[in-house]
Amino acid sequence: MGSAELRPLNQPGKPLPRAFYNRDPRSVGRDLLGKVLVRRQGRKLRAARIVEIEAYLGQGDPAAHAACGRTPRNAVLFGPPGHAYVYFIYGNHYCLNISCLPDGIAGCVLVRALEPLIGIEEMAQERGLSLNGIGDLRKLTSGPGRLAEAFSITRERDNGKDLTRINSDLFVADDHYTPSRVLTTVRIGIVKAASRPLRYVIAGNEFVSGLRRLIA
DNA sequence: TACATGATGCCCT
DNA sequence: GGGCATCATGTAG
Repeated sequence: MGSAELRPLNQPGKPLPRAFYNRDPRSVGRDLLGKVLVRRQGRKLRAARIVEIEAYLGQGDPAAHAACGRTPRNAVLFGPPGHAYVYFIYGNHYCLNISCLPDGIAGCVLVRALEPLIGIEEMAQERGLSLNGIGDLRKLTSGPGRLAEAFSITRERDNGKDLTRINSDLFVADDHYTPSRVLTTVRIGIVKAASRPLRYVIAGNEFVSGLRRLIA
């Protein structure tokens, strides 16, 4: 418990290499917990720790966007690993995924929740929120739609972006933080293949979404 | 060309 | 705890 404390992050670091993503989405998802999502915008920096991830396995996974094969929308999932797949859902929200596995094989992870570290004012501004306490901090990035808005992630701007490029304005870095304990649960908000244990969260982290659904 | 649906979040009770 | 906004996408016709 108590991992809600904000850890200092003195430098954004460099993007995780493509080899990190060139694996099974379950391994990638598990290993992304504790890593840091970074958005560079001119001199401004936004950074937040990944505390919740879901794996989507591609054509063998009925819940995955890639389940029915390649379409114009999901083409990124079939491309090389380490690229952003951003889609628009429910007429309101964007969600950030990162492609996994070699070129030609679909698979990805969905980033579901973050713990804000740097650029909190900018995130609040993007979310249209005024921060009046630590409780409000959760509203910034606790949920896939929320974190996308806080990081200004849109399909137009980010879909298909290579997150492993050294000068990418969106990437994931490693600041050598290791979660003390990780939980595996069922995925949230889906109907097909809803019982598969493919959601990974940092145990006790209060920025995790859907706290009621913890099973393990 | 029409229609059903969804990897969500917010606001109201 | 539940209803609803809101629209891109895919599939059927």
